[in-house]
Parts: sequence; C-alpha cells; structure tokens
Amino acid sequence: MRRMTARPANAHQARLLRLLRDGGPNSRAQLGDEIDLSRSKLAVEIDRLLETGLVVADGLAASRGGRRSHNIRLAPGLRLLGVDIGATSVDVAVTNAELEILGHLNQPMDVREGPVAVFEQVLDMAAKLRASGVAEGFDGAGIGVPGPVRFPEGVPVAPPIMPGWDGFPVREALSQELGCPVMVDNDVNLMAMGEQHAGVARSVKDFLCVKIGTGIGCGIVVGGEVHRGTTGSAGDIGHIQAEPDGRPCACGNHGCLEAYFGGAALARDAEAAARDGRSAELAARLEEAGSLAATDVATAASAGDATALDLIREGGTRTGQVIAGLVSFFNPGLVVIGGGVTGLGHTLLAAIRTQVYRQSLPLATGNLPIVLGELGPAAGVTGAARLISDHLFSPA
Amino acid sequence: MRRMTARPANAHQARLLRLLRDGGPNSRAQLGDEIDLSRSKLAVEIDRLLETGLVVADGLAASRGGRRSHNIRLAPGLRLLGVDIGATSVDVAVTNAELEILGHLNQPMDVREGPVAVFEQVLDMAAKLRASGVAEGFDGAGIGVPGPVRFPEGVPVAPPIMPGWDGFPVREALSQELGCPVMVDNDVNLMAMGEQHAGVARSVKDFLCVKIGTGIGCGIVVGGEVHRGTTGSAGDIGHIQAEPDGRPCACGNHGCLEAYFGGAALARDAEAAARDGRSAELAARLEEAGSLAATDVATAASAGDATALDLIREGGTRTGQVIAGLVSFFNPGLVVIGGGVTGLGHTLLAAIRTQVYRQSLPLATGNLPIVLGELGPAAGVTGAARLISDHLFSPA
DNA sequence: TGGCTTTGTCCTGAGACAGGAGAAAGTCAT
DNA sequence: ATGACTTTCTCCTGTCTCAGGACAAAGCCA
Repeated sequence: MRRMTARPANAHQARLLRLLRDGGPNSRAQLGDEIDLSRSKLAVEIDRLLETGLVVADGLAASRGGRRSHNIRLAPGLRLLGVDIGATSVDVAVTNAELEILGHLNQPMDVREGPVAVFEQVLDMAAKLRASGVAEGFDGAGIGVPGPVRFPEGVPVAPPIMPGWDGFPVREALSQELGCPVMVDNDVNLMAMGEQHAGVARSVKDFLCVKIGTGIGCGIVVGGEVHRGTTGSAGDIGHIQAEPDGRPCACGNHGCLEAYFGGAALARDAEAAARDGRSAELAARLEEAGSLAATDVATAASAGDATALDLIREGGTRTGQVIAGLVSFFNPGLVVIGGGVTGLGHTLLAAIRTQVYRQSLPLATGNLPIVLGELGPAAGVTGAARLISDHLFSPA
Repeated sequence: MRRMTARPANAHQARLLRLLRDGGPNSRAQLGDEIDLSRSKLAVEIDRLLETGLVVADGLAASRGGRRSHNIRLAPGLRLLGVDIGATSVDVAVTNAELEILGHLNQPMDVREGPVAVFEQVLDMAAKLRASGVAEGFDGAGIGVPGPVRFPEGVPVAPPIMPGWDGFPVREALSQELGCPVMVDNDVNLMAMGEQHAGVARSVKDFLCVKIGTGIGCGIVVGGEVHRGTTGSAGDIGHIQAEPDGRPCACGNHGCLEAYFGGAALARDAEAAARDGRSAELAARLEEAGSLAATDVATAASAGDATALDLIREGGTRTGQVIAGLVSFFNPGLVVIGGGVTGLGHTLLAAIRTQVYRQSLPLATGNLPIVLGELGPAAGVTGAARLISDHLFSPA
C-alpha cells in the first residue's frame, strides 16, 4: 500500500514535528509558547501540515479555563521500523510517529552469516509484525549494525566481527526491499539515541553510553548530537589497552579491554573457571549445556557464586579503568551502562563506579551519575526509529 | 580613547565578518558566492557594516576581466589582545581583526603568585605593546589559563596547579581593567583554536590538540567547535592512568600520565639521571645551573645524549599509549602535538606516532596525520584573539 | 570603437512574519 | 441565567526580508 511520503517543507514544520514527537504540548497555543513564532505564522504552518497529512487534529482537549484547544497529533498511521542487529541476535520493532513501540520481536541470529541471510530474516520478522496488525507498511526504517558505518552512505566499513558486511550497501538494499527511506548507524550509537529519547539520558546534552554486549562500544553524544568520528569508528573502546603487554586479543594487539571483558571474554573466563574447579556452580552449568555464556555467569552470580561475582567485579574494574580515562577526557554529564550484560546489574555497576570515582578527576566526577540504561533491548530499536524519524522530520 | 563598540546586527553580518576574518574573498560579488544571499541583500548588509565602521572599503582591486571590485576589509583599526597564561610564563600579543599578530611579548612568570600579581604583569605587558605603537586601545581580549574554566562566566574552577585562582572572576576583573569585552578559556582549548585558525588544523572539523607543557592537556574540537565538557574540564588527560599501580602523582593517584611525562616530570627524571651518573651531559648542565628543565633535555638530546633521547622516547611512548586510546574513542581526523616541549621535536613525535599506529584501530589510524603544531608560542595568543573575535563577531 | 565580461546598484513583487482586533468557546461567581 | 473573565484560535494589516531582473558603471580585448 502507499505510504506517507510527505516531508516538512521548512525548518518550522520540522521543529513542530519533532516537538510533537518528543512529547511536547499539542495545542496551537502551547506549541506557540515553545517555538519562536507568532500565532499567525504558527497557524499557517500547522494548516499546511494538516493538509499534507503529517499531523491530524482529532477532538478537543479539556478546557483549561477557557476555550477548549484542538488536539494536534502526528499522523496516527505513520509506522517506523527499528532494526537492531547484534552479534548473536536481532531485534525488530515497529513504532508509531511518537516512537512508541507497537510490536517487538527478538530472534537469535549469527551476524557472520552475512547480510543476505540476515536481511532475509529481518524482512521475515518485519512481515510477521505486519501480519500481527500493528502496521500495514512502513514509512521509514532505521537499522543498527555491530560495527563502524560510513554514515552518509549507510555502508559498514571494516567491521571486525562481521567481515562479510564490509562495503555492503545496507541502506540501499534495505530501502529497495522495504520501499521506504532507510538510515544505517552503529548499534551503539542507536542505543545512545534510544536512551536519549526515552531513557535515562533525556535532557542530557553530553553523555557517554557504554554498551557491553559480545564486545564493548561507546556511544558519544556531544551537544545532543551523536559523534561518529572521521571514519565512523568513534566509540570503539573495546580495543583500548587496559593492561600494557596484557592478554592477546583477537585484534592482534595485547591487553585490549575486550580481551578481559564483554560477553565473549566473560564466557571464556567462566568456562576456564568451571574447568579449573574454581566454581562448582559454573561447572554444573557447563556440564549441562556444553558451553557457557555471559547469562550463565549472571545467574551463577545471583545464586551467590563467589567466582562468578569475582569475574564480574574484575571485568567491571577493567571497564571502569577505561571509562575513567574517557571521563577525564570527555567530561560527560552522564554515563549510561547498557547492553546484553546489564543482567550482571548492580555488581557490575558498583565495580565500574568505584573505579571511575577513584581514578577520574574530582571535577569531572563531582556530579557525574553513572547509571544502567533503562530501556534494555528496546534502546536499540527505539534509537533506530529515532534515527529515521530525524531524517523524515527534516526539510526535504 | 574610545574603542569600537559596534557589533553585527544579525547573523548575515556576523557571517560576513567571519568570512573576511578567515581569509575569504573581499569583493561584494565573491562574498555573494560564498554566502547564501542575493546580491541586493548582501549589498544592504555590507552598507550597514560600512556605516557602523566594522568594515571599510579602501581602493579597488585589479580587474578580473571586467569592472574592478571594491576592496572590502575589516576595520583596520580594530585591535585584539591575546593572553596566554602558562604555568611558568605568560604570552601577550596584539592582533588586528584578521588575527594577524602585530606585537608579541613573552615573560617568565609564576602562576602560583595568584591572579592579582599576574594581572599586574599582563597589564604592564599590554601597556608596553600599546606604547610600541601597535595599538591605541583594545576592542576585546581573550585569555587562556592553565586549568579548567567555567566558560560562560569566565571563572577558573578547581585548577590544580593554580589554587589561588579558584573562583576568581577573571573575565569580569580583566574586562574592568581593560574596558573592553573579555572571554576566558582553558589554554589548551585556545591552542587548538589557534592551530585551527592559522595552523595545521585549517579546514579540519574534528581533531585533537595535545599540549605538552608543564602538564599535559588536550583540546577537543568537534564539528569545528571546541568541546569543553560539562564542568569545563574536558581534555584533562594528564591524569589518565598510563600505568596501573604506577608512580605516585601529585594528584594523589598512581600511574598518571603526568607522573611520567610533561615538563615537570621530564625535568625531575633528567635530574635523577644526572645524579645517577647515567648522563654526563645532563650532569654537567645540572652542575652549571643547579637545576634542570625540559629544555635542557632537548639540548642534550640534540647533542646526541643517549639518556636524554631515552627519556624523550619513553615519555613519547607513554603519551602515545594514552593518545592511542583517545584516537580509538574519538576517531579524529588529525592529531596535533604542541606546547613547550615541542622543542623535543621529531624524536618525540616519532615515539608518539609509533605507539598510536601500533595500538589504535586500523580504521581510526588509517588516514590519521599526527603532526607538530606549526604556530609554536603564537598558537595560544592567536586562539585567544580568535575566541574574543568569535564573541565580537556574533550578533549582539 | 564596439562587443563582451565583471561588478555593483536600483527596483519591484512575492513571501515571511508580528501583533492587534476580535470571534469562538469555555469557566466561574453572583 | 447573566455578566465578567480566560483561553484558544482566526483574520487582517502593515512591515520587513529577500530574490532576481533590469540596468548602469567600469573594465578588457580585438
């Protein structure tokens, strides 16, 4: 079916759309208070938006002591697809124009199978969501991939954990399949955007969002905008050296943070601990499943297993060391910890906090909250929807 | 005498002034090509700027095949004061509106003597420059201090090496003394702005500028704008941990970069080497002067002293380790090395380069130039002039 | 001297916009 | 119910911004 193709005609319209999206007021009068425009001009722009169908006026709000206002809302039929491709699983969600999640699917997947196989699965999941009735089609899609992206073109570049994706025209291919605009970004950046839009980072202009999944990455937000770096690899902190001449890392260097922590390292350390007989708990789980994952460490830790707790604490300390350096360097107003291993929860957070507060400059940590992300697996897909929404809600 | 107090009336005028300042064209026609305005509107704005005296039209340019154009230039009488306060010396310079240095003084000074004493000296130097005929008065002044600054108010906060300055209203005090607008920033940020305006970082939008003086700091430029951080302490990389459980640092922590390198650490290490008998060259200089400074290491190194070279290499390697992490994190398009110890030159640069190229992600270093700053002591004062110029050339 | 190019000025009409006047639609006290 | 008051929204008018065409000025070159 035909989807919405209208775009705001000017910056005023774009600002209005974003205000409505981000939970601003919804009467003409109150919109006029937040946007620097006269009532008359505002009325004209809203009329034009109504004509294009980008917003609708449905019903009247309760009176606030005078004439009742019209409810101005974003097109209720607008649907965005948010895709978050991880190393071992994929999330696909549908949102409305306000970026509220209407349907969300998660499936295991191996990113190394390459873009063609993964896209088949993603399109299948999108079809399932459509079939469930939450959407008849999509007005736009955002997609996050676990590696650096040449942002303007929407193409992954030299992604270490997904070599088959190097140079694959993700944006173009997906846009063709879905028949709608598509934007591509690094998964960590999208998580940051998600937490910024609907999570703990609302109203914070400069913050870091550390995602600890299979690997470790960091979304950098400067002045409300994601910093992607010159080649799109900004935030790739997994291979910062945490220990001079330390453990060998898959990247060829020694002592990288990812050699000590992250889903992959944690699973490997847990298996070693199980085999060494350091943890009966982990050994039992290894016996049962044949291999261990980060989640096994989480459950063992919550069962009180000392070795599992030690592994988490040590990893948190290493991560905290690196974050401490970044905090001194960047002086953020907030640090968000998220990603798959947030199941490790407050043990991890406490270790990170201790290390950062100990090592960073007092001036930089003085008023610095370090918190867990509050959206969990919804952060990535929300950020993806936000990414394409920012694109759609900018002048054509 | 009365100074220029006019300010651009709108964003167009501000853009025109900055274009002229930054070496853009200077005829109406060519300005019109670079600014998105019609010839008519442009002519109106230039006429208004001519009226206020912010620009002047003097003479005609050579013909380019048709009617000769008028030379539009920034007010030739405009004078800016750039002040760069270091730990042990102070630079004061006078520039014209194009930020060309018309006069430059440097004097030794101890920042720990406090703001009152230092300002007395700065004002004295400014008076000397005035007396030399390069300026009759100042239209604005920029000043850099070696510590974090609460930028909007122009007040140093919790500066480790200059405790007496904490909370001192630098901006207000200097503005009163000089009778002109004043802006205050961290000295490292100003060095970055200087290299951006007239040095190696021209046309680079995202870069890092590492200043190795008595301490070590880093200017961060994102999208052409200096990133100052939430509390103004961004770029304070001297206390990033370079060695876990390493040398004790003056800040109370262990293993900080500044415990290993920077003017202070280098001087201390050199004295130790002289006393240990590891370097006859350094011992002779110590004998002579009673104490050693970073410059002594530089001269010893250029004389071929192996110990001095080792000290520089080791410091460069440590610094390179830290920068490598920052490069992975920030993914800049350029890294500039500057500050007092650039006298150590290419030995230092080579050590830093080796370490960064070895340790950072290939994608981040692939096309990354790491170069010495090209302005030397002029970087700070040029950046200071640029800071106040940006302020003066923005709509009132 | 005449064609051509570049630069700069003048003019007009279209559109952007603010703010006043006032209609519409409500609340609340009397 | 009535009138005073509030809030929301619309309409209108005058001002300002701005682009682009027409044209004058000033140069080059053959």
